[in-house]
Amino acid sequence: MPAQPSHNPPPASPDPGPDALRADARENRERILRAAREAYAVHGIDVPVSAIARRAGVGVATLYRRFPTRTSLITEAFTEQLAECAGALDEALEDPDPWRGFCTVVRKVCAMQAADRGFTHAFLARFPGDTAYAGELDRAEEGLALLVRRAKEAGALRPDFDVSDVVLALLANNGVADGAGPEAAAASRRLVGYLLESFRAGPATGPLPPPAGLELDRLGGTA
Amino acid sequence: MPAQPSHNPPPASPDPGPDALRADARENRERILRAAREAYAVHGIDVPVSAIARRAGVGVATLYRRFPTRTSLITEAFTEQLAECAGALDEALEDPDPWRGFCTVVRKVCAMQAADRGFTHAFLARFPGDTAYAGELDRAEEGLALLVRRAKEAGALRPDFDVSDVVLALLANNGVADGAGPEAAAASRRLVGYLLESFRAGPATGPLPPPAGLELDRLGGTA
DNA sequence: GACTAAACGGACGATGCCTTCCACTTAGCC
DNA sequence: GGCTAAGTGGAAGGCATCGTCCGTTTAGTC
Repeated sequence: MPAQPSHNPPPASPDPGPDALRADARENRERILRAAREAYAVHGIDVPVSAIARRAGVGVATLYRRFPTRTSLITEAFTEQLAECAGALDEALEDPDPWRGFCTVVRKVCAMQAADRGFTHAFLARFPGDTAYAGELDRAEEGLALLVRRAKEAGALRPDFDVSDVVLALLANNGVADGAGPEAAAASRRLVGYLLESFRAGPATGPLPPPAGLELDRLGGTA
Repeated sequence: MPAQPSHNPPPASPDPGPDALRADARENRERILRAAREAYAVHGIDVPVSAIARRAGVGVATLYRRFPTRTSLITEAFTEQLAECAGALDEALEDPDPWRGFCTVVRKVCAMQAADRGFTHAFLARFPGDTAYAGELDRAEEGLALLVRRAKEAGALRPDFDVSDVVLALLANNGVADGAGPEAAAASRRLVGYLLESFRAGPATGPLPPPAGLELDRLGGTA
């Protein structure tokens, strides 16, 4: 739906928004974002801007016209996944069984981290000045606190669990996702299995995900 | 003990060894290594070579005369800590209680990772071609397997534990050490507490280390 | 079909890093 | 004290990356 002619004032100069773009530009913008997501997922956020431009079939200038800085491209590329995380949390809050909700959200976010190396990095590298991102985080923190409180009250989450232990789990999972290479997914599942088991109040309830078969000499993630 | 005069042939041209150096060169070598360890511990292994040279009070050429490449400096700088890890494992193997030995070595290595950001990175970035390093790893893997087997036989380690779970724990701890900033030490202790608890066969035996108080918006480690 | 503003791409400058080179200095020995 | 080889520091080369500039192309409209 195009904006009605000359009724609403033109948007502020920075970021005309995807809708106001010419058709070809809009398409290119999408191509760039897709290329960025793919490249970041495989190689992490250290991929050069020029490589993404090449992958998208455009020149660097085109890329920089849409995304004035490298960081803006990164945040934009991961907005979708961040929203998915937030959605997972909302779902968890709606689950009548808070413990199940808790497990689900932890599993989901950790699986996303393990599947997409770039998301892991983007998620961890906070971007100062990105207010949308910061607001999202605040909301997430609130929701988490609520979920944790409920799970404790239900007697399923150990009483000495702290909200910050969720961050702890994410950081730990990040390390595994980053270092386990092709086994990242399996390794992450195994770790989350261990962690959820020790987060739970009372004895274990089910079997652990299978071991990832990591070896000491395959530790190198970035090497 | 200096080599006996002119009996054994001079060592191969690469690396004359610290002993054969002139006094001032030997001192500078030590200064460089010390500066490297300090810088790496605080900032990780991404510190530029020039910064280390400056910190050591020498020129870059001096540094490169001793350590022909950046990587050689890094491996050399962390040889000591690697040996410490190996020593911890040996001690653990001598402990009559294999579970206690297991816990000790995991705690020790994880604490080292948390205390020294550079060590973490160096430990994970395997260096192809460094045979000494590779041999060390092989030995470690053997020792670990033995320790794990004994701890299982003693009934203290859960039967479905896999040797690769040690690597899993190290990777996880690495993520925490890397991302938790100033709280790294506390966060690492907390994580290791959780993990050891879920590694143990049977119920928990003691209190958990205190929470690290991490917040979502302080996740950024490298940013 | 022609016009205009938006969009495009590749070349370019700037920066930061690893590594090498070379003219000068100094420790260790006679 | 003087000699020599080892040692030294800073400057320069080479490479990769971020971000910009400008002449050319193209979408959208009359």
